[in-house]
Parts: sequence; structure tokens; C-alpha cells
Amino acid sequence: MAARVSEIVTELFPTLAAPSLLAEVDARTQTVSVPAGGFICMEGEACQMLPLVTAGTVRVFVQSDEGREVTLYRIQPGESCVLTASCLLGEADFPAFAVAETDVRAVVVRLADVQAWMGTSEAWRGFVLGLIARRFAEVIGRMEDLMFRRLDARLADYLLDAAIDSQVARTHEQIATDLGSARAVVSRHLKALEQDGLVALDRSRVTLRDTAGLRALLRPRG
Amino acid sequence: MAARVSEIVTELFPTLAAPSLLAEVDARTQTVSVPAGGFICMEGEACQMLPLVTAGTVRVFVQSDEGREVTLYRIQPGESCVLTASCLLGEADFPAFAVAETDVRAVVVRLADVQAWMGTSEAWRGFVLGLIARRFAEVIGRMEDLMFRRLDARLADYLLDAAIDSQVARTHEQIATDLGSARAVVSRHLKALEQDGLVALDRSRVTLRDTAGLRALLRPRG
DNA sequence: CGGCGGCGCGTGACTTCGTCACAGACATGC
DNA sequence: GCATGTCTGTGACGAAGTCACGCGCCGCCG
Repeated sequence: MAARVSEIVTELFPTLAAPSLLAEVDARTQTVSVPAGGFICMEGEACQMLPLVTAGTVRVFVQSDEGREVTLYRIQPGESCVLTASCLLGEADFPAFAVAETDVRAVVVRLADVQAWMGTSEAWRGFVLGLIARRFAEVIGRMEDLMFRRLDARLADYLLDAAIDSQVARTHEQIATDLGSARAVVSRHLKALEQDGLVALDRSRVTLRDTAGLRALLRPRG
Repeated sequence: MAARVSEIVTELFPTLAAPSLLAEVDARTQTVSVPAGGFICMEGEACQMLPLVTAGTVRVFVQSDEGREVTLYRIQPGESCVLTASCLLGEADFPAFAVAETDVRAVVVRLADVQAWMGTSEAWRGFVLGLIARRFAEVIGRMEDLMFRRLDARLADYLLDAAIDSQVARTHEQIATDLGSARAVVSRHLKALEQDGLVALDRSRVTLRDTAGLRALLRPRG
């Protein structure tokens, strides 16, 4: 089964497909599973592993003392938890929470290997640095979004983005934590959208009725 | 004068003090000056240089279309613009603005050297990655701050931190952009603090009168 | 010296958003 | 059907951002 790891990596992480690195990967990593809801990393922890996600999604978020949350980003297959990476490499504590949203499979690389490969593999270096840079930019973009855009614009954006077949199968609560807002506020905005005929509301589901109308709401910073 | 660069670097960036690296630094870098108010890097630019700041401070911030700003962090002597670094290494665009707050001097390293040294110098690698990791954590912490703490707590924090000899020589406008708020709001809060006897207000200056009282305001997430 | 213009500040009116509380609607299992 | 927990709707309120305007201080210039 060890050969399988490099195959998975080659497919999902094409930039890592350098022969010498893949041999190392086969020899020195293992795969793990985390069930939906499981914690990957907690705030303040010192990380010891770098997970390369091969299946499922991980949500990374910060949380206030009172329980309000803001989602920073999600890790998809083919990506990695760069916060973990930056903790490992910079010896800082993890500043957020990461939980599996679905069942997650990942190839885990040990701290020592992460660091060693930074020196020995051009491909590995480019991969890790690229991830960190893109995430950093993404988080800053998210911050701009949260600070400067009005909720109706962000909500419209979110709905258009999250819709599958014009349906968003989420509760107002889930939408609120993704947007960094509060459930009651999201409910009110959704109600307003419904009254304008842009969406239809059901329990745990929003159906988009007028995507052009929704797109018209994006303007503030869209 | 070339020998001087490695001396400056040794003093301000002690973790870079590896002989072979310093020789490279002497041979391949130059120093630059930027006057107060000068732009270091603009949003959307592709960066070509990595500046290691040796004197002065740089403010890195995001800006809304309407002109509202949020300061992400400041770069002090001995630090570097890690956003630049992450752009360089990850080939992403710079997602914010960086301007010199005071006259700034810096040693600049060319893109090619930044990348080459990542492979050849352990010290360089540790330096760059450490900077990125700490900044990433700092920005996330800032986001928590902005999202979850009330303005009076953040303002008290800011005043205590920025005071020199119990004086903060800034306009309400400057304070507001640092806090990611609006001038009018800051004015109101400062007025309230004055009425509670915690500060005294003059044109372009806040004088702290009761630091213990100010510290008592920090509690929400402090 | 007087007037003028820019900047910094104070303040009121209004909007948006978060918080809290509570009620009703729906789902599920018994 | 009934009970319980989850999801949603809504009103009241407070915190914060927006907009507008006026005032005082200061430097400048005629």
C-alpha cells in the first residue's frame, strides 16, 4: 500500500511530483482519517504534523470567548493546512481552530521531514511557500471583506457561491458562522431577499430564484 | 561601504549571522532609502525585491474603496515585509498597501537571491519562514481583535500601547485608521474617556490621566 | 493686523449590525 | 398524539459606522 501514497500525492499535489521527493514521501509518511467534526488543530497548540488533505474538507476559523465564529478559509483536497505549516516552520503557536467538516483523509508529514525537505527539495519548497502565500493573501482578502462590505452583499455572494443546482442546503446558523455574523441578522436579511423574490426559504435550505438579482447586490466591493 | 551591509545585518538580524550568507549579502544586496510617506508596495503589484528594514517603520494596511483603512501591522527595524516575501516565494500578488511612516532605510534582496538562499542557507530559511509565520499569526490575531472586541477596549489598549510619557501625539483620524474605525466614533469614545477622567484631550494629543482605569477597560478579550 | 482657509474636533440624526429574548413552526421518536 | 430539540421569525435595544454641519485653532498672506 505504500506505493499508493505517492500515487495519491502525484494526482492531488502535482507540483510535488519530483521522483526523489516521492520516494521520501512513500517511505516516511502515513495516511490518517479524521471523522466529520474531529479537531485537526486547536488554538495555542504547537503542531507536530503537516496534513496534506486528500479527501474531505477542513474548516479553519477563529472563535470569540462568547462563541461567535469567523471562518477564515476551507482546506480542500490537494491543499494543506498552511497555518500548521507556518507554525511548524516558524515555531509559533497555532492561532485558530481547524475542524473536519466532512470525513477527512490526509497524508501526514512529520515536523522533521517538513523541515528537512525544505532544504533538499525545490518542489517541496515551492509547494509549501506557495500555499502559505496564497492563504495569507486569502485571509487578508477575507479581512477586507468582513471589514468593508455590507452583509447583504456578502450574503448574496455566499449564496451564489454555495448554491448547488440553485439550492443552498444550510441553516441560517451555519451561514452566519461562515459570514462571521449572527443567526438573527442572517435570518432577517434572508427574509428581505425572500420578500424581494430573490430566494425562497425552507427549513435548512435556501433556493435561489433570481440569480441576476442577487448578483446586482454584490456591487459594494464586488 | 559594502562591508557595512553585513555589519548592519548582523546587528539587526542576528539570526542571519552565518558567514557564508553574510558574504552573499555583502556581494549581492544594496541599501535603499524611502522618505516618510513613500510607497513600498501597492495592492496588486508583483514584488521584485525583499526589503529588510534597518531604520524607520513601515505601515501595512488594507483600504476600502471608500477610503476606510485597517492597519494590519507595522514593520520595525530588524523585520521584513513578509507579505512581499510571501508574494515573491508564492508568486501571488501583494494584497495590501505598505507605506513608510517615517524615513525608512532597508537592505534590499533581489527575488532571485531570496529564492536561491532558501535552498542554500538554513539561516535564511529559518529567518524568512519565522517572519511569515509570526506575521500570519499576528494578522489572524488582529482579525479576532477587530471582529470580537468592543471599540472602547481596543481604544484603551491602543492608548496604553502608543503612549510615550503618558502622551499619545496622534489625531483622532490617525487613531481611527489604526483601529479600523471611523474618526467620529473615536472622537466620541475619547470624549467619554475624558468625561470619566481617564484622559485629557488636546489638539492632536491625548494625555493619559488614569492608566489603571484604562487597563480596567481591556477585559473583553484582553 | 485682520481675514481666510485648512485641519482637527464635537455632535446630532440616521442606518447597519450584533445581542437578547421569546414564540411559533417543524421534525423525530416514542 | 405528545414531547423534545432544532430551526426560524421578530421585536427591542445597544454598539458602531455614516453623513452632515459647525466651531475653534492655527498658520499664512495680503
